[in-house]
Amino acid sequence: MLNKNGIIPLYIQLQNIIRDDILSGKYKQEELIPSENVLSEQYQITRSTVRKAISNLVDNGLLRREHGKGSFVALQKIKYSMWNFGGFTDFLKKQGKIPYSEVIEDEVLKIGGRSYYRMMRARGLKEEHVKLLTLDTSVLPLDLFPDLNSFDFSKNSLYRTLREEYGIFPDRVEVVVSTERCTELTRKLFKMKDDDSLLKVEGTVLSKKGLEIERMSVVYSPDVDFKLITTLE
Amino acid sequence: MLNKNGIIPLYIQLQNIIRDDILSGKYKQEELIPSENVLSEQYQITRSTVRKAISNLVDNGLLRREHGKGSFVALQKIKYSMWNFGGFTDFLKKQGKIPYSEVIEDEVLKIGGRSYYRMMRARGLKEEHVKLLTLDTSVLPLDLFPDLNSFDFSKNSLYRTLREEYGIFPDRVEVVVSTERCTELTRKLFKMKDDDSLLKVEGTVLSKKGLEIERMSVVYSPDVDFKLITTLE
DNA sequence: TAGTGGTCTAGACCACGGT
DNA sequence: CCGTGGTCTAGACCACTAG
Repeated sequence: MLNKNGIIPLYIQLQNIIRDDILSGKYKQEELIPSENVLSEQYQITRSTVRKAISNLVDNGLLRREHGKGSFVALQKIKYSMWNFGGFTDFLKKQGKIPYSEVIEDEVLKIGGRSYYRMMRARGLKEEHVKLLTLDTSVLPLDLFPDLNSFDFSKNSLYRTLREEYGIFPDRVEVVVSTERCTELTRKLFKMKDDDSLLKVEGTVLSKKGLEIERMSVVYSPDVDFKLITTLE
Repeated sequence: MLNKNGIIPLYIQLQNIIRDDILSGKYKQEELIPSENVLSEQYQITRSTVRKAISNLVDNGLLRREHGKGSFVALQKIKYSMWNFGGFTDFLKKQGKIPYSEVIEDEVLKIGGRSYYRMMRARGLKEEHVKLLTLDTSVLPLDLFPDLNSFDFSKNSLYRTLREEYGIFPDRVEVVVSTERCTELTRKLFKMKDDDSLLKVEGTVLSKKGLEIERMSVVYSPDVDFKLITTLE
């Protein structure tokens, strides 16, 4: 139900309810949601308010209106800023896949008096077999993340740990994209036959305040579609 | 004035009037437009209808609302997240370089009854010699941009033309990044010695509303650092 | 024909910003 | 304080879709 005296606008409350029902799977893809009149009756608010809630969800791409028919749960387009930056695990889980991660190397190292945790992981997803998709190296400053090296990142999501244990949120990345010839390791990991070039992304992950959270380098399997959505501000 | 009995919704009519006043310069950047109450009185329609018109213009990035103050004409920011997407010419000029562009092929083609203008350009900068940096192909729908094929894009900036002649502003890109073996053409253009792989970016340029403005494909010279800055959602 | 979303009216009260 | 945009109500008529 809605809180009519609260500070949160009614259309926002309704919007969140419908959004959660979509994301939780209560309304399935391409399913019809209740009509504006029904919702207006059900929640005891006017149709205008219902429309405002639905309009926002349409703008967000969660719903689609069809005149004379109703409002449908829209097909979920795959949206993410970049493969693997800012949350590989979360991204795959949202797609309903089972993420797989294997720590190949890790160490604590000192550069200029500062301690860093360096970790190389092969990552991918597990279906019948494990399918590896990226080889990535992360370097994180230990003064920002004390005891980070005590987590097992073949089991834990790096970004979830940063959020939940350290309260630090990655905000943006600055990277350079290039091509790289495959090596023995990558050929083995990705089961490559040809001597193809691979896509490589190197750069820095920053917090909202511009704090350097992580330096990383990711080499992508030829099977990965490196998709990218970005605004031109 | 508005046509109250016409087929075009009142909020669309008002929206177009205000849009034209902004683009024609009657309202200047950062200027306050008349308040919702004033517009409602002036055009003899309710405030809701005025709000709908203004909301759409806010969504299009032409206006900005400020609670308690009013609605302002928004500054048209120009920033570039990516090499070449959304304005190669402007980007290079800002760097103090002289852009160079050469149209290699262009044609008008029909796909599914719709007409498109297709253009392949080699682009780069001119110092002592011309240095080519990218080979790119653009496909634009001619119903959105009538007579676009009559411009000479070795001299004119494509994106400036879209903005100034057609009033359409690119907002974001959705692309796939991949690697591609060099061809005869690219080896010649970029004066490559080795048989390296090149970086290729293919995708769509969209307006704020999600309108598809352009399909493009860009192949980068090995001398280009493909830098990328993007926010995580 | 019944139900849906699309548009529009004529009000109301509120929170915010500047005087 | 007044004017601004933000939210909300309670209606109305229309155009579209489907049985």
